[in-house]
Amino acid sequence: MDEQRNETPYRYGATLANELEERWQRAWDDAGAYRTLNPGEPGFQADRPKFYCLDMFPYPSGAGLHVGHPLGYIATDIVCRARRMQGFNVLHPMGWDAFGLPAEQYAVQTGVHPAVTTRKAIETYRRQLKRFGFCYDWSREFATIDPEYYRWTQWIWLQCYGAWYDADAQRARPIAELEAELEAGRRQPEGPSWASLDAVGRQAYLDRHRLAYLGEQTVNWCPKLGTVLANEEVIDGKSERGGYPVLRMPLRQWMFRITAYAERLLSDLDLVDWPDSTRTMQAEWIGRSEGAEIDFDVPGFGMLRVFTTRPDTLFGATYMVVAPEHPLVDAAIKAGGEHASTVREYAALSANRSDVDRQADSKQKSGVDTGLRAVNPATGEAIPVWTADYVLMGYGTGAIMAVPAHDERDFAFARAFGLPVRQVVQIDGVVFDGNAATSGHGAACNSSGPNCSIDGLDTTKAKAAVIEWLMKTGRGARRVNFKLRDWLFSRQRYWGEPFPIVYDETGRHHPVSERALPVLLPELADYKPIESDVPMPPLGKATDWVNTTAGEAGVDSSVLAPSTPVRRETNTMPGWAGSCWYYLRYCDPANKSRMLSNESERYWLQSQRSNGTMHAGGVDLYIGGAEHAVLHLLYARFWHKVLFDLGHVGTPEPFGRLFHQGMLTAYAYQRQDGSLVAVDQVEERGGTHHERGGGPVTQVIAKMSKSLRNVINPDDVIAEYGADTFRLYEMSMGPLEASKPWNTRDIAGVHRFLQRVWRLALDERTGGLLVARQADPAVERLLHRTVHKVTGDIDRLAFNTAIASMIEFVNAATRPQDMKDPADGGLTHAQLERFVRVLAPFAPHAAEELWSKLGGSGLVVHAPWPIADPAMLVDDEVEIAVQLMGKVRARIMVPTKADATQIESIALGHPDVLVHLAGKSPRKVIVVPGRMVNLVL
RNA sequence: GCCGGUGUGGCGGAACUGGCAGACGCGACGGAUUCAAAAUCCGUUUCCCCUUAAAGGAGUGCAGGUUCGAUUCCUGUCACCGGCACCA
Repeated sequence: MDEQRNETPYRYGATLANELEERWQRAWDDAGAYRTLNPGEPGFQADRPKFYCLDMFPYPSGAGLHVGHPLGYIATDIVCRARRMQGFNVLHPMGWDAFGLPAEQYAVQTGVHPAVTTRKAIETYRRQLKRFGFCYDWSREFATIDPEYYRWTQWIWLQCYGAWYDADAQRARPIAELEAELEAGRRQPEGPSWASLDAVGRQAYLDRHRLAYLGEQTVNWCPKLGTVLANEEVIDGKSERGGYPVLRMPLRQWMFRITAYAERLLSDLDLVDWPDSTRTMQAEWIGRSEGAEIDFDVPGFGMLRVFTTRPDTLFGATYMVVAPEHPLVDAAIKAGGEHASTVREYAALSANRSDVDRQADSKQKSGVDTGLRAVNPATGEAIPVWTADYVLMGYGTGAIMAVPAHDERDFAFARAFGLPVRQVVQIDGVVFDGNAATSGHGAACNSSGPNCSIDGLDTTKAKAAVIEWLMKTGRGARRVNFKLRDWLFSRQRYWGEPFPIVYDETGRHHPVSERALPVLLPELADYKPIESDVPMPPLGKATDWVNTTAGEAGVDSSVLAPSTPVRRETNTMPGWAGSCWYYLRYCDPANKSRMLSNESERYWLQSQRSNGTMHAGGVDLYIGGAEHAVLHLLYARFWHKVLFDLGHVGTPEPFGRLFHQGMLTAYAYQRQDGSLVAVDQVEERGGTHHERGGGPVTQVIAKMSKSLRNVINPDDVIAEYGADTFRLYEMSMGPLEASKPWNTRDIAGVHRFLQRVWRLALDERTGGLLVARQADPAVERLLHRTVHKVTGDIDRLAFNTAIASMIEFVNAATRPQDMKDPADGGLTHAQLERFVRVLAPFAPHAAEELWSKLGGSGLVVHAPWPIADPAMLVDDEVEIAVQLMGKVRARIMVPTKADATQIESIALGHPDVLVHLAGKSPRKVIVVPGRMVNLVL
């Protein structure tokens, strides 16, 4: 065996691959091969088109990279390499999302400071990523925990703090402009007049209108994590991370007015080239619904305002329901009466019930009568007002008019409590029998009253008629509602960006001046979250840091005198903050005076379409997991739009084209009873799988997990096959977007492909070039086809078929084993040079080695991309199928240019066709030139 | 429950606008090479029937439909995956 190996020291195997890969990685580093220049830098080529291609940056965990991470990174690497060879200026950066809960949890568990564990995890990730040979411009690398980065995260937050949303102009504007307009009387405040407000009242008014504002809200408090969580971080009443119970409690927290952007976040989804599924998910998350607000008179208690999407069913509203947190509930309790105590009990019970409990019995409705009566404006009837937790305080007005005949939830409630049901819509072909609600479009019925009549009108017209009547009588108006809630942005955790804000002794907040940024996260030995029923941020333990003066904290002296004692904000920003704008910083990562320069923003983010119109978003290709379809991608869009409104960026959207790579799964094995068996306990015998010392098991697909021992470490795979093989394997598994199972056995296939490429070009014994004397015409044609196919497949991100076509080519070009003189077969020098260049994006190290052996100029990385000759893509003759009644009965060779009649006559003359026709003549002949012929009898 | 996606050989998958189903890879089988093996190369490999071969039949989750022709379009249905889930 050793003897044999010595005979072929230049065979492409693990040792050779690892040696040459590491050698070329050093060479690329030394040459600065992937350094991207910015406009204005010496050597920048302004005439080239730009391509900004971004990976969702990883959150470095202690466990290191797993094989799922590189999937998307390999894909972007291939596209970037191809674009670079095609003459683009390519921006392809990488960095680290490093603040946030998991790092802190890990630190708490291990007792090592998160700054230490995070830096270490980053080192590991960087080392692992570099071993893949990715073409990142590492000079642009940063982590969200770098003070020079989070300085600008804080700066953006201050921009939001200093802005308000002008609903008339439909954009954010500096809050100073709102103040000036109120001051000048050009704008009237909601509520009391500006003149009647004192300084505190005016400040409070402005504070209420900021995009980043302090809001008292019912929040999701997770005692175990010691922090509040955003709604979307709570799943089934448990924390998304860790699965700990979450309580609801009122708390004053920093919020983002993302709801102001609901309409734009929804409609601008039309501008981006994103997967439909993701756009749909965002649209559903935003949850726009059109309807009306209607005021019901509750005698003695004022007006009760409800939101409904079905104002046409007003005549069918037989009772009202308000959320247990609704102010009317308090009013009813205060008013006393026979219902007061049961109402108080119910409200208290609901307040303590977690979302889990509420959802667990969502079919079993609960609620109590408040004893109040409301007047249905259409019928004039007095109807009862109930409170029930199936009505949510956070949506609409926290109150509904219940129409049990046409709403399943209302029907279930009415059923449970014996409330009346009245049909007011007749749906075509559906009989209303009083045993179930009928929802949908129909014609109004039983809907005539002294004030308003809509009987017979279809739902659309009936809605319009009711709204018109409501507006005329001042009882309501058209209204659009969104499910989207404002974004809770405070966390009671240590490992996050501090807010650049302080409180004076009266509790009023004041911003830290931009010049004083960043507000550094203080070193803290004890950063553990405080597990308690009341939120207590760990930063509160840094008493010297917290209690300071306005001057020390960096508050502008025009805002507060420098000696004023202040208390710093002890909450920190959530993990999402850093990832909301990192794609901007990559354009100009070293900028000391700006978040990024105007020139770099304009060059990298503003793209023109070929027709001259502006592209919606800056990043030309953004690849990452579908698990970020809503949160990260919605938050980043929101920040981007604020920055757009305030003139800091020039595109309405951050990510023009988005793509999700699929998930890598693994095989697992299942016993008869359905339980899973670890992979190393299973052996294959005669094509079936058996548990060691047990019965037969079936192969199933599962997530990779430690317990199943089917987790693959990419380092091991690279050690065994090299990075190029790893890259080819992950790209050949199937479509990038599909989730697919890892199968170590299959890696050999692409490894063998690289070995064949190697043997095609080099003598395995000497390492010398093997070059054909002359080009085989068929191989030359196939090479053009391969170049064409690979070029198109890279544009489509269809790397699996690109690789398949390269394999086909190499198989066709491979010399027969019995060929004595290698110059009789294989590829010519010029053919090898072209093939190596199309291979280069996929297997860059092997391609670079071959390129240098071929004596190509410079690095293959910078070589121009080969172009297929269109004339070589068509053959003189094509084989087409002849079908009789849809079944293939013969194959004929016809000239490519042959027209339908020529093909028909060739087909009808074919002996096999004549046999099947058996003397009959076809009734009809369909000819698709270049494809097939179908004869119909 | 609602929304979206996916179902193709033993396995991963291919098939661009309705036009030769199964490219390419794995595995399996056979052969060459070898003292032997590994590696490599060549060949076969959807299933069924018959088999020396030829020829035939069925076939893209299932049941229908449109069409000269359907993996592709339409209707219904089942399974799996993902998301949402009292949003009035």
